Amino acid sequence: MNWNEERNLIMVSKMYYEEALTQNEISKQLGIYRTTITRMLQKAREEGIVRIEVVESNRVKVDLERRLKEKFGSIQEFIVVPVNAESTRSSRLKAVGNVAISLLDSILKEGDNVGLAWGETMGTMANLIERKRKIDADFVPIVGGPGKMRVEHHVNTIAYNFAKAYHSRAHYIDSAAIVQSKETRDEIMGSEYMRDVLKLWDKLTVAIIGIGAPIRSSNLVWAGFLENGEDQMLEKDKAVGDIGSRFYNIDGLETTASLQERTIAIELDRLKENRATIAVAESEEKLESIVGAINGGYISHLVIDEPTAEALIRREG
Amino acid sequence: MNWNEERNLIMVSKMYYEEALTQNEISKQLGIYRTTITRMLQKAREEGIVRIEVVESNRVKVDLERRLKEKFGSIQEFIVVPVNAESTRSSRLKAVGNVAISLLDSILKEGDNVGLAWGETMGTMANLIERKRKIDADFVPIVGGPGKMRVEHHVNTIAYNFAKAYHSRAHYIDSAAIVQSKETRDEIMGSEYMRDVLKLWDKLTVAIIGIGAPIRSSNLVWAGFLENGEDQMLEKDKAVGDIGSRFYNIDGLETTASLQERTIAIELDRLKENRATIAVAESEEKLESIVGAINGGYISHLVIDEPTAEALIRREG
DNA sequence: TCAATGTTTGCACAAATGTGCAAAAGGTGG
DNA sequence: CCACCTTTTGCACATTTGTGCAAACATTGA
Repeated sequence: MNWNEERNLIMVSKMYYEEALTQNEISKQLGIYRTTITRMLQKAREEGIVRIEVVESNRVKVDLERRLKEKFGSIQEFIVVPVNAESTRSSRLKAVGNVAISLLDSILKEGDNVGLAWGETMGTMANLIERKRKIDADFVPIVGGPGKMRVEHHVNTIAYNFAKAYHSRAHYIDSAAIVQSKETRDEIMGSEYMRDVLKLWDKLTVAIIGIGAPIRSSNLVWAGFLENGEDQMLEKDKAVGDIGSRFYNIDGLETTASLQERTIAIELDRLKENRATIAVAESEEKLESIVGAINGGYISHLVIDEPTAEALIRREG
Repeated sequence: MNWNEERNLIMVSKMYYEEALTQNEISKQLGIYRTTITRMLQKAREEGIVRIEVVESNRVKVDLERRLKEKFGSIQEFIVVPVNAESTRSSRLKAVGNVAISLLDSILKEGDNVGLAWGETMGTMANLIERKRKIDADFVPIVGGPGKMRVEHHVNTIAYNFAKAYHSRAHYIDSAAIVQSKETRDEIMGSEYMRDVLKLWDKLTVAIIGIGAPIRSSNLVWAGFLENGEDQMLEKDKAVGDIGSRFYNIDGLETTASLQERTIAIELDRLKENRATIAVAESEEKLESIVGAINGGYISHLVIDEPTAEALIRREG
């Protein structure tokens, strides 16, 4: 490219991109055929005379998201939340939670039935959610309460907070997540007071869930629920996590039959029918849990923090 | 703009500008109406998510050129040559000269008759010009030789060098620029050996000239030509420069009748008929000379160095 | 809760841009 | 100097992009 050509390319580029003249106007002003202007602009872009840059804001990590989407095709949308390295666990939870709330907000439609789980992440979100537009929707737990476990909010409170934000209806569940026996479960599931909830489970359109940490017998979180040796059983069955108290292995298959039959929670497969099932997770420790949930195909949207996203990318398979 | 919208704008912008998908393809892939994509891209540009920059290379100063063109509407094209501050006079001359050669090259057409002046700038160019494409053209001096003045090349040598570069014809002038008397001049102009040159002057299509420094009586360059008191006369007539030994004032009007009638050179007004008359100048000292030449309307293309260009912009009027 | 007001979407149409091809111009080497 | 090859130009046409308007939707305040 000689001196004179470069000059012309710069001039034409300025007229087109900075002064927003059309190629036709430029063509007339400079007495150059219009298609030549088209070609000059192409060349100017190739030569780097015109530089077009899409600014990846520090609030958004589109590139990572697209790589994740390529790796895990079953997920409709990944949302990676940037967090700064020195942030505390709680500030990360809040960051991820706020984004998940935004996402839910953009997905929610008139008439939706929204299923909610409980746990640390869901509790945080219930705290964060604020007044939203009024909408005609139903919020319902998809799993029984935490029983003796100490969590910030009962799943009914979570449903209440979400419903309140949208000036809509909350529904409550009057049962623990895991009960003593298959018989008790069957009885509760058949009871009058569960009918409303079950009906909503049937018509569920959206769900939002946290992803629990992997199960280890050293991890006593579930101790209150588990009976003689069930914690070892979970470990033996290679359970990697749970969604609404339903445990699954790395392939996403529900596991540990003795627990299954005592659990009061929506069927995992039912989540696949939803228009959207949003999962939220915020730490690398949950990597295996997350992968299991993805492999099960239960979730459509996954909101995670940046380091976890990078760990997911690095992970084999 | 909320979090989710920013995300979408970034994603769409990347698809459009980095992956070169059409708005239609993006629309289908994301399930967003196409016109919405158009509007998103507009917004992304406004918001600075997409940044488009035209790189002003350090070889080209288009902005300055456009401002000059606005200020001096009679000039078809300004060419500003960047020079670095510590460069020597000679290196600046070369820089400007090379660009002027490029410009001439892009202007020259088959069958052109090219008029040449002499002087320091023209001499430098004659030294710099190298083998070019073959062209059917005639190169001819538009002014007599420098007489006793010490210059690097006689105008005939300049014509020779230009013609040689283009594998074309040079024509020579057998006269000094300023002769003793009106009578001598008339005789020479009527002579057989000038006929060829005069015929070419008549058919001239392009000329290339240097612009001389302003005239001052302290400046003895012209001493060899000037007779009793003519130097004071020039000063009294407010001559600011010359083109091919024809002196003009700041308004571009030819001046000092006693010199005019002894000068063997093309008429200044004749230059206006050319398809292009390229003037080359390289120092701020020549500012007034340059302005006079512009005001006279004699030149269509002006090649100058950057500091001189800036001085021209700053100059009043 | 409802009316009023501002924003966004979908659409038909208008304008702008891009492309393949043939012809012309430019450049190269014997 | 000429014949060959490469690059550039002009053009018709296809594709892509932009816009005004009306309808739908969301938001606000009483």
